[in-house]
Amino acid sequence: MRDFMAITKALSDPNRVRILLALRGGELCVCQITELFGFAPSTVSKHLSILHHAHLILSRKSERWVYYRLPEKSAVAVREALDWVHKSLVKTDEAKADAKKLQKILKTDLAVICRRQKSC
Amino acid sequence: MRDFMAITKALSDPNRVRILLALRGGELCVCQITELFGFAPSTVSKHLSILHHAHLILSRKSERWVYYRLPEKSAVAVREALDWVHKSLVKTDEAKADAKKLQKILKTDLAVICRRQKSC
DNA sequence: TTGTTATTTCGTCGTTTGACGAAATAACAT
DNA sequence: ATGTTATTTCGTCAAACGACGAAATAACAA
Repeated sequence: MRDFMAITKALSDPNRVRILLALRGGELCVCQITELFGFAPSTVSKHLSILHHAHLILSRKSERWVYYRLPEKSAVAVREALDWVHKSLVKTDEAKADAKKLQKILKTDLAVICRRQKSC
Repeated sequence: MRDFMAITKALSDPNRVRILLALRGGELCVCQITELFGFAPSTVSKHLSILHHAHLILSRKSERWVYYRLPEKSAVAVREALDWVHKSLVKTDEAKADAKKLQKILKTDLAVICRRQKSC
């Protein structure tokens, strides 16, 4: 029950759900997600930590960046939650808009994106 | 997305999830659920209205009571949510304890249960 | 009509949440 | 070593949440 509630709490914020959808295309680092949402890095970091705590995402550190991704293998409850999110929302306007914006972000060099965030 | 978030918000409170599990055994009226949880009737009513708003439960009025139940047919997102809740939690201690307590409540006459609540 | 009963709505109160910026941390570059 | 950079942690603040009791509502009984 505790684990299950960690998942439902994590899914109860739309921005965290958007993060899960964005990660469907492959892993992303914090600054890419920050760029996608336009929030402060600390805000995005908090959201990621809540998703991570619920085991809905995994992280790895490489060079200067921390990358987050959807788990390949996971507990049944987690996988079902992720499938449900995906199935329910891939076709929505919000998901499409995010996917489109993400395409542009992925074409830009990581270092450039990160540097941009300090100026705003 | 709006509909989906209504569902995840509804599921983000453990007591609302417990209500969904309790309804697996068949429809219940507000005072039976109130009895099961030990909350104020107004609190239970609010939880039910949130679940209802998310289309996770249906209601009908009969005689003096309002009965809530799980939907027989529903949108895909709703059904998958309910299946996921059930599959993830039926075997937990909380669900078993509630089911056991519910058995006793169901053996008691409805009018008796309702009257009991005023005295507390 | 009048009273009773089950449920809902409303206002309040303390707690949690989600946003932020500032400061701390950890890893790499010089 | 020292500075830079990406991320996290911490403290703050306004908004949302979950509990309650009191009052409103709707349906039935007398």
